[in-house]
Amino acid sequence: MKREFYDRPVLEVARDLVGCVVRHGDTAGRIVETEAYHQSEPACHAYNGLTPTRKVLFGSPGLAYVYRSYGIHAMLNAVTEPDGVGAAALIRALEPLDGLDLMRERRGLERPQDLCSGPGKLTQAMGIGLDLDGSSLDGSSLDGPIEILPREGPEPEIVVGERIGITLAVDLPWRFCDPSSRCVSRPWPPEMRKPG
DNA sequence: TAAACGATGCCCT
DNA sequence: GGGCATCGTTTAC
Repeated sequence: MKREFYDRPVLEVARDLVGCVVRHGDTAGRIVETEAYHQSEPACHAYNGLTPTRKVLFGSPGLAYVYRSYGIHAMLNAVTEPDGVGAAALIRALEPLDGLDLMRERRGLERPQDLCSGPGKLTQAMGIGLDLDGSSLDGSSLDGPIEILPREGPEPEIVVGERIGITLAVDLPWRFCDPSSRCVSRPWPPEMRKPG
């Protein structure tokens, strides 16, 4: 999608990314879960200012911000908001569409719901590494290695909840997911579960 | 130079 | 649903 899609408030972009399709190489998947991060809140990497590894986060909307988590995993984010503002939407889970056998090979697992049901899982399944940090998602370059395509059909059902795996600003309801998918990293936010 | 800390995943109940 | 392995980056001496 074009730069204008990403040049908006990160909450809008994160929500609108649910249902869109990520394509890289021979693999593709439909986004079923995202989270928003913004420099105004302490869970965001941009909160404490700029460092070399976080530089892209402050860059142009439509760039891929890829960083290493827990020393091991690569996390894929879409940089949002105007140039200079540190904000990004984390892609947390995909429903595999294309290249499932390649994903199985990379992940060492068979079941479709185990291939991309987490932010570290999906980058491993699609072969997305730190070398793609700063690459373009807006389709402006033909050699752009990662492409995000608009969703087809009606807007998916979207539930909102608190973000996962953080210790700061835990109360912000900045997680968006499609509860009808079995590929979300957790079925749906606990507060959305029906009692009994 | 050393130590603490994760925007996690996996395996086990 | 809970505990722990894992290791690059950051931050503090």
